[in-house]
Amino acid sequence: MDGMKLPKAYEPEQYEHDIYALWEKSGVFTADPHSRKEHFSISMPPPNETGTLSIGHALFLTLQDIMVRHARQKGKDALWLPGTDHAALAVNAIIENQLAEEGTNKHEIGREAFLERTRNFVGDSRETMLGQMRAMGASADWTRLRYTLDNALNRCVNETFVKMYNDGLIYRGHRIVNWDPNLETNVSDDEVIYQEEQGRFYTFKYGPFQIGTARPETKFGDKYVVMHPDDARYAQYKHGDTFEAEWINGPVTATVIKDEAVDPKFGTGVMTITPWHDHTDFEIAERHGLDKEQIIDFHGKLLPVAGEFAGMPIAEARPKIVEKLASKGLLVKTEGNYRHNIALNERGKGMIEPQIRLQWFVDVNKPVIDWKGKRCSLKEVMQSVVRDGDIRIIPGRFEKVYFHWINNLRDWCISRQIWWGHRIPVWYRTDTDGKEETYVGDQPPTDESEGWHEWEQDPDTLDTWFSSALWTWSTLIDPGLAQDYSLSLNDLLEKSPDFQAYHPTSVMETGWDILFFWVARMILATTYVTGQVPFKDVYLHGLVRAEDGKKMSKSRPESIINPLDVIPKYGADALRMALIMGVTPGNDQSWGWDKIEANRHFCNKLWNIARYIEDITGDKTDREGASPTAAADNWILSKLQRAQKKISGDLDNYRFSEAYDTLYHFIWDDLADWYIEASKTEPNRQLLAYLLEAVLLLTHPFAPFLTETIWQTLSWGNDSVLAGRELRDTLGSDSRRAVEFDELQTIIKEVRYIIKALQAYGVTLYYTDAALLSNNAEVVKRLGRLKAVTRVRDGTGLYLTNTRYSCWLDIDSDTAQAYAKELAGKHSAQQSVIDRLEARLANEDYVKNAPGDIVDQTRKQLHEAKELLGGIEQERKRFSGLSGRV
RNA sequence: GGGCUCUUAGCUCAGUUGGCUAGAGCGCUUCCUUGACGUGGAAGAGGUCAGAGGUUCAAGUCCUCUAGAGCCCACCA
Repeated sequence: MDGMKLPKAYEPEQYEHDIYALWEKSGVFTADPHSRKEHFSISMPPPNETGTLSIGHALFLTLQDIMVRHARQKGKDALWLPGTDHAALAVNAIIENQLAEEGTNKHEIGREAFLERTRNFVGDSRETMLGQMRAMGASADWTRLRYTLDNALNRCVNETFVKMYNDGLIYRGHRIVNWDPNLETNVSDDEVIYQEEQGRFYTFKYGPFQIGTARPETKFGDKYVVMHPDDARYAQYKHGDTFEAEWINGPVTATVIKDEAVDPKFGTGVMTITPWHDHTDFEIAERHGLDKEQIIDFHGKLLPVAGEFAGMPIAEARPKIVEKLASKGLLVKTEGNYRHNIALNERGKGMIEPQIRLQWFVDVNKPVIDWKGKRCSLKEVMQSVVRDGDIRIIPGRFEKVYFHWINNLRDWCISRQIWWGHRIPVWYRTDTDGKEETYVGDQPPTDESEGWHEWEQDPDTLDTWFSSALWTWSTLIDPGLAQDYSLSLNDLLEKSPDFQAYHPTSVMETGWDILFFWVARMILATTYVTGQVPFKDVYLHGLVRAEDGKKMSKSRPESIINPLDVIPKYGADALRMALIMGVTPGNDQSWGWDKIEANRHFCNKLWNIARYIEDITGDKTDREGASPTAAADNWILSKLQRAQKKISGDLDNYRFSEAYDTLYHFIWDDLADWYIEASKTEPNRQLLAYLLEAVLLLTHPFAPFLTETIWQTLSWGNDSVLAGRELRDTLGSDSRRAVEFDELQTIIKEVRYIIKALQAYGVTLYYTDAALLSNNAEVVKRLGRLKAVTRVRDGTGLYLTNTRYSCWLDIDSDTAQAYAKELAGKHSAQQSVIDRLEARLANEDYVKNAPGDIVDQTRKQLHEAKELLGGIEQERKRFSGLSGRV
């Protein structure tokens, strides 16, 4: 063992950093759009620059890295384009929190200072996160690192906005939006989450009606009562009737409205509406052309319409309003246990107050896109590409979820009132008479006309998903070309080599939780701008939950696993494999420390296999000259061939867990426990070296650091990196010789079993003339832990019943008697196998309907079972007849 | 209200188009210093695949229903 290069224990922390640096230096991660190889590409979902990476990021980095490394091994030119996201709202919420803690706010420090501070924050985050990606072994092409606020990407955002505006797909309008008074911005429908709350439900007298509400504070301006047109209780009231009613701040004139949106079974079947602060009410008002009045201001306080309550925050005003209505005799009843949902902003958890505001929207229903020769709306294109199979979603059940979301999709509100993000490329100016002019363009307008004030850019920014939606192609635009404003967006696409080579990307790998936010919107924007789908396959992984199966959450800091805490102790490879082991697409997994432990052991196992082979082969590294001689040699090669084919096929089909499982058992069971042990009798040194190389390659996508460390330490690669090597076809083997080893395994297993059961150690195995046994006597002796394996003319002792070869263990009859019971059990088990097989073959329908090869297989099984039963019976007879010697 | 997923060994989970005696990791029992690995090796124990019905020569796998767990979407004043 002296002079070995591989030290006794694998300590990942000692190697990982240097190995990563070596890869980067080697340039194997850098893609070449001009390569004649088949291209393969993945856009890395850009993590939000909000601090550090989570275990969920570790999962996606692992999955994508496996795909990319596997693609390289199969001889493809693979691009994995990394990047980060400015995460407008999420980052904005963090900075505003910081400011609040410092006792200030964004208005006090101003827009520029706010942006400067934000840039510093995300800059720090980015450095941390890129370091974490490297620590996971991510083989990304760092020469192409992108950021959603890069100039080139910003240009793509603006160009897309302008194109959509010119096509009439982007419009500005007064619509009801989800307003967050805390962050002072609106958010899209998808960013609203609902939380169940116990509240009170009040019923008030309103003229001749009774109306129910959980929100009395919105009721000041109510002047419409709405009921279902078919509600017989209110048949005497006609649509448009008016009446006088005493209300919070005095008498009002109310109008009767009949609308089918009202559920007659809920409450009294009558409601008043507040169109300014409720989505459903807004729609009713729109249908009937009713007035809308703002009751609550954008900071969550009541407006002058509330009279004496004006200026009060909602929570304070509510009980006082109820009190006042009660004192006027208008409160009919109060129900205490009313369960209803309150709307919150997913970011920052601020209460959402619907408001009508002038905002920018993407029209998803306007049919202005030429798609496959038809005029389609954005919605229709989104449906068509998945329905027609241009895009495949894995697992397939998410296609249903996707369609359901699109069916319910409303126009997408893309403007935000926060400062961090892509500013809306729209400018306004007014003339001295107050006439307004709008300019929409990628670059600010330069003309100045007399009588007009200066152009002012829209203060709002775009929803962060608007820029993310362009990610697969905006990142492939050549940054140099993007500075040339004489080129159109189409020119940029056509002239950018990366776009031409790598788009559509091969696969989008991301979590199911952002199927709507991101995946759907990439499809929307990319098909529209480029005429291509953004990716061919979508692979959706599940969430990594805490050990107790619940979500990891900041409110339970102990539940959060930080990859950087795991890696130094266990190695990135163990973490990677733990994250894919036993995990299926779209299903969540729970974090388990024992999985990580198991995989550290696995890494150690492979390390020791390498050490052993290094020890045996010494400097002999002539792997090219390897060829099989022993039965075991042929057997392990056929196993390797099968494993390689299975793993490769499984990876091609996104079956990561199965690929891993095959690899694990090939290495541990077949290679280490059987082949290496068997080879110790007479090592085939070149073949051992060959096998190590093959196994390092096969394992590399899963455990890149470990395999590269072994490769480099042994310096087998003449300065090449394992990460740059391609898979090769497995060395050929003789299948008949391979099967011989299967038979030897059967014999050895039975020997082990009997020895263990009878506690009879150091016995001799007898066999009659059989080349298989005589050629492999040493192997059987070693693996069966026998004293000797000896050829005899006629054997005595305990006869082996699992093999058709005639073998006996030299065990004295007293000891052997203990095995008689075992033999009886074996006999009945074998008999029931035979019964079952015979019954199956006796079934005419089976023989008639089942495929021929299945039936043949059954016949063969029956034949073999009968042969073995014969051996058992013979042996039992001997047992019953014997008294002294066997 | 609509939809999805899960229920398989003590625990955590695989099981691709239906086809040998249903698997893995961890845990458990017994034995073993065998030329790399005790982070190891060998031999085991442990499951009526949630329940009921159906389709089929054949069902953990397909269909229907039931029970339990989780999730998504919509949202009623």
